[in-house]
Amino acid sequence: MTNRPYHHGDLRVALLARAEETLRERGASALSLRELAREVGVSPAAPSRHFKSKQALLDALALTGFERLAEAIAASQEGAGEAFADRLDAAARAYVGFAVANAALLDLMFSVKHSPQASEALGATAHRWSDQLLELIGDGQRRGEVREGPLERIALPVVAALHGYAGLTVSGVLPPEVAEYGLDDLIASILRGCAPQ
Amino acid sequence: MTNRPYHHGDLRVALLARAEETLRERGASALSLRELAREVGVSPAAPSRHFKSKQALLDALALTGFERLAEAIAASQEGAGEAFADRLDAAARAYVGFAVANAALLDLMFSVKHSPQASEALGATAHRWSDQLLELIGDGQRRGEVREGPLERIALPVVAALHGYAGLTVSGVLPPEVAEYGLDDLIASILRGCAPQ
DNA sequence: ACCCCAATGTATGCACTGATCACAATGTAG
DNA sequence: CTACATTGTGATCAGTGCATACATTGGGGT
Repeated sequence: MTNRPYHHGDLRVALLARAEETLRERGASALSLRELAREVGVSPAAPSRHFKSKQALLDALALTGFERLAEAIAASQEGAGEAFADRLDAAARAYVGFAVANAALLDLMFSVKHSPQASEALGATAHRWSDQLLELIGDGQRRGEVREGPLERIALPVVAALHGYAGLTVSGVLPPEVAEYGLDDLIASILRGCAPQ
Repeated sequence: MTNRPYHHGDLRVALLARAEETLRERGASALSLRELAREVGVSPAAPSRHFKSKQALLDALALTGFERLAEAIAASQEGAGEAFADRLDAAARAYVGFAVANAALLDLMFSVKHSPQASEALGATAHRWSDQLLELIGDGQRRGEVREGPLERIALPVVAALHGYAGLTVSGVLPPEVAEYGLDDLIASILRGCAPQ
């Protein structure tokens, strides 16, 4: 029938790639395993070999999201200056940039639903992300540009502010034009919030 | 057959009530119009008279969520002191309290998907909520306890921080025990962020 | 007081989905 | 080269959202 080989080669990554495309174009609710299989050119039951359930597919998607987010933030620190303000600025823009560029994916990443086992691997990767922020702030402390105190307690308001701003823009509460200068204000506010007393 | 009257009386509110219960107990993804109809004791097609689509039901749910959130925040201001710090503290606890008590609903309220027309009424109600925060901050300015400047630009970082913190706790990123003292730190940070220079 | 009609609920059917099963094709380790 | 684990197939099942045609109800206009 089909001249396609019986074995796809790397169905898993193909599914993930296509899924992310659909996710970006038509949102998470429009994601269907069967349609995915169709688009990749494979039988309806084939995806189940790689993702035992639809939720598993979504979890995997979220995980790649966290990985790429971590990469984006790490990359942002490359060209940034040494001052805490500069590095925070770069990280914040990387985070919000990722958020608006991957709105539906971000929704998935921080969705309430997590299979108990998936949340293990997922939580680990999520931590890797927050650790970047922690390190950033720790550096700021050592440079004397961030108030003293337990790292987590200083960091929490920072990531809350970033996360919230990203969420607001993504969910469309913030008009697009506000999202621009709004970020400047946010960063300034965060800096004041964790400046040495 | 059934001794139930042909007309339910107020199917719409019954559906919304049951839907919210299911939402709270089993999450948004477990919401099914048919099951809802079954539970309320009505034919599968009946709900369509009140909600032309499932998304419409979700929108209505989100809208009631915003209304109740606004009420909760308004109520929080009743017993609060006059100082800006007190009122912000009360509002923040009301917001986060609502968030953890209605996790799935909050997810819905700020979900990316909005039918173009629903987002009108929904956006209006959402604005009513943010207006409360704006007013709160405006009062603070008049009392000289909040830095001067355009209201929106002062307020944005504040709601971002609150919204982000709520989102983090709801999505389980924050361990429950952290969520307690974390809020204190957050409020303190916000206060520093918008204190007069 | 009546009747008509808009509102509301019902019955049925369609296309689709996610999940599971037995089975077929494939490549690889021994 | 053969046993076997991996991966893809095909069919089936329960369940879903939605649309359409029909039934029941109650209130407003005459």
